[in-house]
Amino acid sequence: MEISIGELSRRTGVKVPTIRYYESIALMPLPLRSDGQQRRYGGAEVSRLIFIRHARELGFEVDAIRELLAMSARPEQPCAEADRIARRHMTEVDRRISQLVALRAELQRMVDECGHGRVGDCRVIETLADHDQCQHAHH
Amino acid sequence: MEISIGELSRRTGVKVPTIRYYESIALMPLPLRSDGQQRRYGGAEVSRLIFIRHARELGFEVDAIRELLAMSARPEQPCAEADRIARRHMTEVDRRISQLVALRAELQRMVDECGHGRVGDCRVIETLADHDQCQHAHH
DNA sequence: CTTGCTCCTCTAGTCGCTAGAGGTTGTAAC
DNA sequence: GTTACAACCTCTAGCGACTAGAGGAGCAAG
Repeated sequence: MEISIGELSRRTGVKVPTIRYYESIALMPLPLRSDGQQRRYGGAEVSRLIFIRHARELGFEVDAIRELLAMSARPEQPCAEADRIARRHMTEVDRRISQLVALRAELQRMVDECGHGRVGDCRVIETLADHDQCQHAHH
Repeated sequence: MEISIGELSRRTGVKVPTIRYYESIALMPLPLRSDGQQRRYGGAEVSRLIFIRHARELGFEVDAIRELLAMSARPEQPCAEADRIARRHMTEVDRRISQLVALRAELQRMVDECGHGRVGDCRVIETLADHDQCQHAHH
């Protein structure tokens, strides 16, 4: 099986320039080339790129994906490391969720309190301007 | 009241280079200068920067903050616009929350099913590699 | 008047792409 | 066999929202 970069893109849902970008940062390996220097891929690349896309959708950073890919290449190793990466990531996700839930509540309040008055009375502005009235999540 | 950029930074929790960056993109106005060309700020700048920081923490983009600041400068206008911005943002926040909650569940599952064996049996790796088993949020 | 922190400007780097210019290859129809 | 045209190539630059560093000047305390 020899497919072009466009076909690889179609099969994985990763855009063509993004694939080339992944190659440039060595997240994807240097592919074979046709006589006319066009990239040619096989099944291994399809799998690898699906793995990458999936991990990116889950919010893993490229460095974390590199680690995960390195691990999957050595299946005899214990997987504690993969577990650690996933756990670290989950902690971060929890933090983001709680921040967003707090934010959501505040936006709701802002919209609720913004009757049909004028900006002078509008809580959207006030809520954001007032430092003391709204103490919430700091990073 | 005449304060330095460092003092402004301390009072607002916004880093010094970030304040200068905000000035460069005209989110903060050009400040007064000391004889030696150092920036000098007053109370208005403190309020404005707290407003900006707060809005950034809430996830508003700089352009949205610019809109909100423009509105607050014209308090005779109706606040329908501010309301519209807040609503638009809330929809986006809802979307992000539900994505993250789904992601959190999947990470939990990955970690749970990783039996601390070898990578070959690790669900973290498998889950990422398997295209069909995990069909979730696409942007 | 010297020490040493804060301030200045400027440039370049970060992350993860995305867009465009300007040229070449592959393929299908004629 | 040629022609048309999509898909490919490399290269550079841009996005948002900062962050880091170099190299120098200002300022307040002792």
